[in-house]
Amino acid sequence: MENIEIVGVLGELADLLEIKGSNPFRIRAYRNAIQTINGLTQSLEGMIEDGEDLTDLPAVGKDIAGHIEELISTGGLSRLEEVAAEVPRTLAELVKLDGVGPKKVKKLWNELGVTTVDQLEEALEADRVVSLEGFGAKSAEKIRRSIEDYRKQVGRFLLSEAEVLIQPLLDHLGEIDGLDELEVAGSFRRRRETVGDLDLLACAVEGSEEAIMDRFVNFPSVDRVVSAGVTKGAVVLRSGLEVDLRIVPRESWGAALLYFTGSKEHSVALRTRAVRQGLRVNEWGVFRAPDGQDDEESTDDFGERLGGTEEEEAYRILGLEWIPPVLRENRGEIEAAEKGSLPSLVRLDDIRGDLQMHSMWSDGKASIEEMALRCRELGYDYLAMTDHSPNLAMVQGVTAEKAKLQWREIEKIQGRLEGITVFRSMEVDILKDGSLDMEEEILEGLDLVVISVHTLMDMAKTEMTDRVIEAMRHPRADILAHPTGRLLNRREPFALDVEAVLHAAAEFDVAVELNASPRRLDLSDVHVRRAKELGVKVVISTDAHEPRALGSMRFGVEQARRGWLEPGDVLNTMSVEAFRSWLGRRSESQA
DNA sequence: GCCGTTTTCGGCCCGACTGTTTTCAGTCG
Repeated sequence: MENIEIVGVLGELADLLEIKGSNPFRIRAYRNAIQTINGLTQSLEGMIEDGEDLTDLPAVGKDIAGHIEELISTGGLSRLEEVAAEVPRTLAELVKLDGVGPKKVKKLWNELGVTTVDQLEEALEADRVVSLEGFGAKSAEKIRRSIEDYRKQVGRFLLSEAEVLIQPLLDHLGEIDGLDELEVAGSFRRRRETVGDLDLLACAVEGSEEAIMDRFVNFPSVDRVVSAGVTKGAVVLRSGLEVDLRIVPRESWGAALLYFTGSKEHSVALRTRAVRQGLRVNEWGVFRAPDGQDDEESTDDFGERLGGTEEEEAYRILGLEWIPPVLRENRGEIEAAEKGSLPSLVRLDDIRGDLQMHSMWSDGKASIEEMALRCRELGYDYLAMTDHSPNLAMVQGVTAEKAKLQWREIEKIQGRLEGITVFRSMEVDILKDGSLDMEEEILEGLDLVVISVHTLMDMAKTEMTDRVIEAMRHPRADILAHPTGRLLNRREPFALDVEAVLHAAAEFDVAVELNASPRRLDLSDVHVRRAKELGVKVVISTDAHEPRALGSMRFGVEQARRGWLEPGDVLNTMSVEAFRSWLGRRSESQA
């Protein structure tokens, strides 16, 4: 059983316990364990097979370890069955509606017998919700809208989409006086592959808060205003993207940025750590907790203010190095910052070449030369032209005959282009049995062989894993491209034992791709981190089908940074000479 | 349910806003 499935079951259990009204700390304990599992780079099933003690994991104790073992050995969880006998499982879905939490779900269920979103909608239409104690006309209307959004928005927004949607609002706000700083915090700043809503943080000259909030809610693309207080407001844009705005004073800028960048798990861990040091961290600053606050009115008094004007200062007071936002997931970065051992993350300008792209020889929109010129403009030293092999009929791939013609063209272009090396390559399909869709003679003649799955994506996991590993075993295979085949918000990754594939990559000295297309970002952050742990080289490639798409490299680099990669972990940070010698690695080791 | 420089019990992050209240519960991040 996959970690993600275990997380799903534990999450459902936590939701149901919450509706049931269990001890909130017990519920938090489940959520903490889920957070730990989400950050794991290995499978729990594998850890149990290796005889590891799951209670060594943070936030996993005897009970939850027992739940995990039961899930893996039986596929079910008796504790969930018990709770589900008391609380209908469909209620877990209702708490996902905006503005509806466990307490309201409980009330809707107890008083109206509502257990599903459909039933809630019926109850709303029959005006049975408005008359409930604690509900009113406004909350009924809000729930109605939430149901609409829930039905409309299947997935979250891609990071690249969110960038495009937020920029006009940033420009709109940027024109106002009294605005000192403006930054998008939250998962956007952490560069997560998708974002739910956007958290805008503004620093205002005192007295100008109202004007800023006013301009915010009057942005032309605002579809509706969710809330608008003095320092906090929220709107939904016509695109369906929700944007929250917080306005903070100058002296709180760093603390607020830290707090609203999150992740929630990172913030909680920081605060917990602060409490142990007798400190208190909130969005206003870092404070020395006042003594003897066991009685009444210490609530308004945070204690002596130590700082928080800048993020660096807040971290420093806590005894930590500044932690880049991409690492703030509570996956070991706080411990690393304490020891001064944060990774020196790879940067966009470390990238020396792009190793997957397409031209008009298959399904690309531009010529080889146009692609090469753009790569040179981007400052690269080399590129690999990786048109498709013929198995993908719809793209009119490159046959053995066409390959030789293409090599001749590359030679010609290379003759008149200085400052960039074009490697002969191909994105070769992995066929059903794990063989490669190209004649050996051609594979021998290529500088670089990229392999990937494009067909039969619904194979069972063991067959798919065997298929991919068989292909990696081929002595000409260099890079496994978009290993899980996922398309964000559109297609789930196909069933694949990524751990086994990464071990095979280490064994056969095959690199794995982090596809930089913002729709793919495949492998994911957690998987590339695992690759690094196993000593597997990662390649960040754009898979561009036109010159402009070569600019997506930055999304891949950001994802790599989220996976803790340093320049040395990334194959295409190598100089062209070093990369050539990597390409010859197998013949060298045989010699 | 988890955890421990407060160590096997008694804590566990915390402030803003809304709506329905008449002093505050619920939700969110």
